[in-house]
Amino acid sequence: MGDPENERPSLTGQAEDYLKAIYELEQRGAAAGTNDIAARLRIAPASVTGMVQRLARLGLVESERYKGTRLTDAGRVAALQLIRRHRIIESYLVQRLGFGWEDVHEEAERLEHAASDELIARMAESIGNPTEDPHGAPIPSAEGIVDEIHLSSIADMREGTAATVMRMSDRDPDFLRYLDELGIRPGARVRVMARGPFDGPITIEVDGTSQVIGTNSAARVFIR
Amino acid sequence: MGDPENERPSLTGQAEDYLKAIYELEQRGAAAGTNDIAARLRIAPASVTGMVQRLARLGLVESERYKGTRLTDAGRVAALQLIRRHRIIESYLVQRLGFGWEDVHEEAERLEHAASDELIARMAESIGNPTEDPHGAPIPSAEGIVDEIHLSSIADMREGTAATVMRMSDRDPDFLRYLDELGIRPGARVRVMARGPFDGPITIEVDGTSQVIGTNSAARVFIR
DNA sequence: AGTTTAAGTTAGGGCAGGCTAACTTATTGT
DNA sequence: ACAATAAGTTAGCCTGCCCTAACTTAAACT
Repeated sequence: MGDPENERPSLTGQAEDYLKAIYELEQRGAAAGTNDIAARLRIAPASVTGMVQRLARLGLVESERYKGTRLTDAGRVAALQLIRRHRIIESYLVQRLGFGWEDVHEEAERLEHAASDELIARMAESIGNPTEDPHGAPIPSAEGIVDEIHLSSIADMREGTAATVMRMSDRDPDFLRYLDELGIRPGARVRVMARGPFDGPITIEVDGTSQVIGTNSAARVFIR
Repeated sequence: MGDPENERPSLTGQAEDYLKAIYELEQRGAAAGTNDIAARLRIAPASVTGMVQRLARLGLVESERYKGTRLTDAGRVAALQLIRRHRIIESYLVQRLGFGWEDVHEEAERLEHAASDELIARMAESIGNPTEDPHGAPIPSAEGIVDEIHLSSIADMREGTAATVMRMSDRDPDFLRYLDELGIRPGARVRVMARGPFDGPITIEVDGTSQVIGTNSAARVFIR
């Protein structure tokens, strides 16, 4: 009675974080560069080289000297299972424990390495097996399958067009608080009223009130 | 708004586990011996010596060569705060996520190091700030205060006497499953019908049915 | 008292995972 | 084409935390 192996295999929490970082960087198209991985994990580039070699030995990534690192299929599944845990935890914290959507990322970042599959399954069930987290990110299946559709951002919209907010990064609580004050959350309707010249600020209408945001911010809010 | 220091201080998860182990061993009266700590954490005694020295440098324990280790006040508070997290997590998992009381120990063992104070506070509130965990153990306050009353066990009862089950160890799932089948849980009423000679088995009545248990098992169920 | 045994410690080593400094390779700009 | 710059790697080091083997100290039993 009871699986003798209900612990996750022997990946350390750190190794998992590398896989997640590489996955997210790869989403932007190219192989993940050593410096990019280092910046994302806030460690020195020299430290990355060693871990990438270890992950390569484990068959989780393929790395070409001076060319970047990509996940293997096995590595991608491991990364997506971690991301699944992260997003379910975020969703659960918001829905069942009253956390604000801006505060859950950091908590999930720690819990995702400690939670068993059993716990994740129960949390997911408790909130009705959602398909997206509070920031609009899709939740991979337990098998590590997800379809990440690539969305355009408010910065890509033309004057006069309208769209529905679908998703934003969960990583910066201050930015999320700012968006929240503006009424920008998944599901909100935005219309671009005016765009400044060159990289000028963008005037948008949300909830009937008009707001001005910078292009940088606009580029971090994804719409459809 | 929001404390800039909402992470716990720099104790590693391992160091926390040592403090907890020492606390629990000290509950039995004497200072914690190196071998006892090693057995509890399932590591070699030689490994304990080093960590105990580190904890002593941090002012969390006092250790006399060849004489054992005791927590300082600071160490005891840290241990009790960890124990609080453990017991609240156990309670929450049982009450809100449908875990069996026999399965929560291991899960809590990992989550206790990852959960923030904020999360613990919200979990506690969600289940009504309980004062005991599912195994009858008292839950320390956030400040690290608890009163551990010392209870006698079924093994101490005389023939013919009755008592209420108050508490049992949470560490062995199989033992807890066994107790559960017998109907022995906190709050249950037991009566000792007969005791075998010497260390003989004990016949008890629970829920109107009669059961025979060994003295070893009986000594691990605490009553009042 | 002296020897056996148990308990604890030291020495030396390993792996994970970080760091800085110095070097190599690739890319880019003129 | 080739120097300047950016990116990546290597070397060497450190800390945490575990290990085994060998030694020391304390306790216990004649």
